[in-house]
Amino acid sequence: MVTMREVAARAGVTKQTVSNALNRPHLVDPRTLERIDKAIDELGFTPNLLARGLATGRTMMVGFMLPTISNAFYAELVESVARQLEDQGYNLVLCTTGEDSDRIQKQLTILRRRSIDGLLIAEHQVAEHLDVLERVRVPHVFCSWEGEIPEGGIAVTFDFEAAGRLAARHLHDLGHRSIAMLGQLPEHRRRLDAVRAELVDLGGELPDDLVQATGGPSAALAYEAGVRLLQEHPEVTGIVASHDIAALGMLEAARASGRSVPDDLSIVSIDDIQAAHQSHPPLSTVALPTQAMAREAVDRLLTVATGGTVPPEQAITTLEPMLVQRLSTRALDTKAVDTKPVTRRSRRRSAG
Amino acid sequence: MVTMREVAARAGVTKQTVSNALNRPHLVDPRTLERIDKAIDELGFTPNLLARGLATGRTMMVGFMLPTISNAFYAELVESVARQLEDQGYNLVLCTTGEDSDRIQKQLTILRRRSIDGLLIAEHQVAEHLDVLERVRVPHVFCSWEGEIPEGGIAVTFDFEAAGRLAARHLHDLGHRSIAMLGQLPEHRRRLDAVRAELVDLGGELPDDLVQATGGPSAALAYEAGVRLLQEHPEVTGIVASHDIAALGMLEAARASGRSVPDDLSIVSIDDIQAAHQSHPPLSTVALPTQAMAREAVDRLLTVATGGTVPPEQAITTLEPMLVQRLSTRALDTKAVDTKPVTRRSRRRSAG
DNA sequence: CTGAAAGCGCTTACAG
DNA sequence: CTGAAAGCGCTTACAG
Repeated sequence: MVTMREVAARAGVTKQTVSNALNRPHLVDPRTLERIDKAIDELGFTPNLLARGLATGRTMMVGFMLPTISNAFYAELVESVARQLEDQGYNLVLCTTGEDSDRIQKQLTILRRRSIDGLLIAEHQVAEHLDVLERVRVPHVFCSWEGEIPEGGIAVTFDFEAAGRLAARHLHDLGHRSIAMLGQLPEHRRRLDAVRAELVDLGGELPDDLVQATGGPSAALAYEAGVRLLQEHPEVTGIVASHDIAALGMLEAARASGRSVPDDLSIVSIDDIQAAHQSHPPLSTVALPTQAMAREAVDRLLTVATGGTVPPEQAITTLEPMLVQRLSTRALDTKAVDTKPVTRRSRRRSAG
Repeated sequence: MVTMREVAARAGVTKQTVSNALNRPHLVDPRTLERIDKAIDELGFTPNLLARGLATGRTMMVGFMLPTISNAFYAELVESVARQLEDQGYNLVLCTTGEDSDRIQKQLTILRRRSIDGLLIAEHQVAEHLDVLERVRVPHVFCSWEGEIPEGGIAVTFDFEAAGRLAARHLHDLGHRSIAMLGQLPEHRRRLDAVRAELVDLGGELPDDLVQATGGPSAALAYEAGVRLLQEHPEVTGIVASHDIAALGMLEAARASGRSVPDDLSIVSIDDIQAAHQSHPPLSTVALPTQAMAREAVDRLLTVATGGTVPPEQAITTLEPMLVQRLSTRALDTKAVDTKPVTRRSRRRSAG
């Protein structure tokens, strides 16, 4: 690697002046600036970030700690964040934890040893170790945060309550009155509560036995829970899944149970991962704005990391979701007056 | 952050001795070693990796450059690699490229500026920029590499030919004689060629019109191609998809076309991502050993990165795939003699 | 406007 | 066995 020293030699100045040329060009004579620039080009010099980091305390690296990326929602979030950071000249150090407390612990200390500029956290377990972060003063923001926000913490979250309400209202608007919920509990309790609250507000209800916990994040578990649900409650015409992956499993459960979606069962969920519009039928879902999340989270983190302060009213940013209606939901037949009786045909259409 | 200097002060030695205690403990008196250890514990000292990196030239960071992680195969690979590196005390700098040549270029230079110890490459576009890597001598290994391996390069690949042959033979073994292929071309040409070669070896064939290109990596595109395929060639009873995501799309295409899998259409693919055993029916697929890939790739990279040499015969490591038979394939009815006539029932079973 | 000095926190020979 | 010296490649006051 070419060093500043070599550039200096070639330009006939000292390395300090080269450094100045790079960092405070207004302080250096235009003509020597020119010579330096020339030398830099000719040598292909580009400053070593390690050395700069050691000198300035800024490494231009941020960590992202989260349970896994083998989950489309997280994968897409991480990719957006990485992209965002890249634009700002930062790099992303990936820390998946598998929700293992020991790993979290170790990763936290190694991240600290690397002098990262900041840390994005989408891993709830980390709460136990928060004191470390505080003590060491590494700037951090909670990202896509669904739990309690620690005292004084900075967070960017989605409005999960609105998401749940939108999903519930959508089914209600379509005439559904027998609505169930399939979800990853307790992780998605907020979404569940919101669904129930909205149904109640609309004059309906969501009794406990119409809430099926999947027991995990996988589609397979959702499938099993879905089959059970339909067995125990064949009267159900609409289902809110607490996230897209569960909805995908539910879709299969409906098929296996001889129900066709959306003809005799409507399914709506929350997230809008890419797979949501690649299923058949494509999922109606409440889209969580991942891109905006990446943008805001990175923005907040970098302002703190660069010594700026986030005004209290911006400490918690809540991003609004949006209903995306696709083909997994439709108006309830018995109520739908001016809808042609579609059964087999609508399936075809939704599939093509 | 506590520094070595503070530890030294408390232990009543100089920082050099502390450094020795850490890096060559055999050179220091057992009693002072003890004092130093005590001081380290009391102060919670842990050496700054930036400074160490600058002094030694080793940063304990490696980059991973690949097109995207919004694709389960890559996401799972990255996570395995990160896990593997973590165990060795390394961190992973994630570089997704979107296959954009400009981004690749920029990322390559910034990675260099960070003095990463090595680079894992699963991004074919990078071939254009290889000279940079060579010139700057950053150790790199090609990972999950399906294309040409650059002269003198180190690579860990899957045996894609074996994968294609296993998939083809599986269908042939089950009695299928009218076999088609659905794939992401030209990316998966090797897999395609292998499928064809195997069928020919077995006395069959794979005419060009039975090969459908999906035109991209998404399930949605595979779905469309699949519908087309079944329309044009209703006689087909077995399909090899070039990767699981395509198979998932094909599964939907089969449903939309009124074919039930595996009763009147068998589908086998290649990859074995998590979603492969969560679909209904779960996919028969040729598993590419991702974990082993992560292990081997990291192993190779770290030996080169630490100054070791990889013997020529280990320059290219080929990992063998394995057929995992699940429920998306079955023996062809007309040929199956001792198989009970299963139609509706088998579907149920596979679903539950 | 430019350079000499000091320092970021570590490591690696080299004396003693 | 331990410490004084020099250095990794940069930056930031501070003189001149």
